[in-house]
Amino acid sequence: MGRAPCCDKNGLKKGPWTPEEDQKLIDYIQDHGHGSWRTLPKNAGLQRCGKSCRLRWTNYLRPDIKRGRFSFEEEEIIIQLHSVLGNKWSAIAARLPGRTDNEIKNYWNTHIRKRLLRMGIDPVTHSPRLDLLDLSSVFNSSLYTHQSQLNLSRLLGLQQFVNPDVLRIASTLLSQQQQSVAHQNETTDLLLQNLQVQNQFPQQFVQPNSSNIHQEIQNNCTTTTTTTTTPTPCTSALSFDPFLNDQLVMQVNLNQFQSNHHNFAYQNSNDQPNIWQDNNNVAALQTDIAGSLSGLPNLGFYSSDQSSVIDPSSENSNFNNAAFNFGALTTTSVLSTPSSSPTELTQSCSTHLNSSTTEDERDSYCSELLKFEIPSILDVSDFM
DNA sequence: AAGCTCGTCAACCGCTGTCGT
DNA sequence: TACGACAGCGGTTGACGAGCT
Repeated sequence: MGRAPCCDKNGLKKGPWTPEEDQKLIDYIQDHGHGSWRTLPKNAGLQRCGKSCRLRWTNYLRPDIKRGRFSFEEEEIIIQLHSVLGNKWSAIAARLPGRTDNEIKNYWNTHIRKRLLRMGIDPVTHSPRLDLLDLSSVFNSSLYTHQSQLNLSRLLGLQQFVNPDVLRIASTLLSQQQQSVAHQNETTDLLLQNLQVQNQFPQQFVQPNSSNIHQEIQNNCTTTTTTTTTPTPCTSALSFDPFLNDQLVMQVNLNQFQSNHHNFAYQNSNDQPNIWQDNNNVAALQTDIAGSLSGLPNLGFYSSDQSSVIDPSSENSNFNNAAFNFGALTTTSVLSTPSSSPTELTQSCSTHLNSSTTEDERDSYCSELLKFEIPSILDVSDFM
């Protein structure tokens, strides 16, 4: 086990702070700065440990703390940053002036996380929950039934609820499996180079005093491309980000696509040749597929009932975007197009909902935008 | 009115990373 | 290099209040 609790010794006080204690701490820090937190309580005349003082100051007493409800804009930023950074609350807080990591963490766990779950979105991956729509296993089994030849008949079965264009892209990928192999790191490096183009991040995320977001992204993405089990925040994150250019989003998504199929491979086969291990099939096809995707007018999500396909001619283009994203993500959590980033979706929320919007209104409005049909053949009620 | 459940959030705990010796 | 001290982080807890039965 770790070291003993710091407050166990010397009869130091624990629990809620009194106004008197708060005032002592404020007065001391205003006069002397916090200096060493370890010596601060003694100097300030507080029966607290330094850790407790630091927490009280940084989470509650600091003068620059913004209190009150999170605005919708702040909420958007949190979601976007969380999709990039994961549970790095301090890193997220560094980009939300006046908000503390503790506050953001609490808000995430009590509001945003639940809302995403209600919408059927995995709050970890920011993708539609594949445990509800377990298309990946169907897709996977299709791929490995015939390793080098896509079982189109089975995939065609998916067309009931997945856009055929997405399947076509998958088929294209498979057909390229015999192409020459380059090293995976080349793909990763390309991705990271693009990620490090600072101008592609919104100014608000790149504050002078903040830590290096790009390094953090790099860390996350490196993890993403080298593990087979870790949730992969990068793709959804970047496709959420309206500030990334089209090519970058595509490259990131393709990287995820590549990563995801590694997962499939390791899940189902330890000894079969892995068609997805040819990492650079993906790299080699980036241009090709990007072109294919950009040519798609709309990759709507198809329900099992074709009559209930989300209407691409709807006046609400954001609805189209939502439809696309869920449609595309449903197969592999990837392959979103630049024009269909979920960020646009959230932005659309904010254009309709101002900061005083109630939570229910936010929830309701965004739920409508994010709503996607679960095919009736997939009864998910048992999972809910 | 009383008891219960649930949501919220301040505070704590244990761990990790960094720095100095 | 090894070690200890310290700051900081993320997960978890528990007190409290609101709402429901």
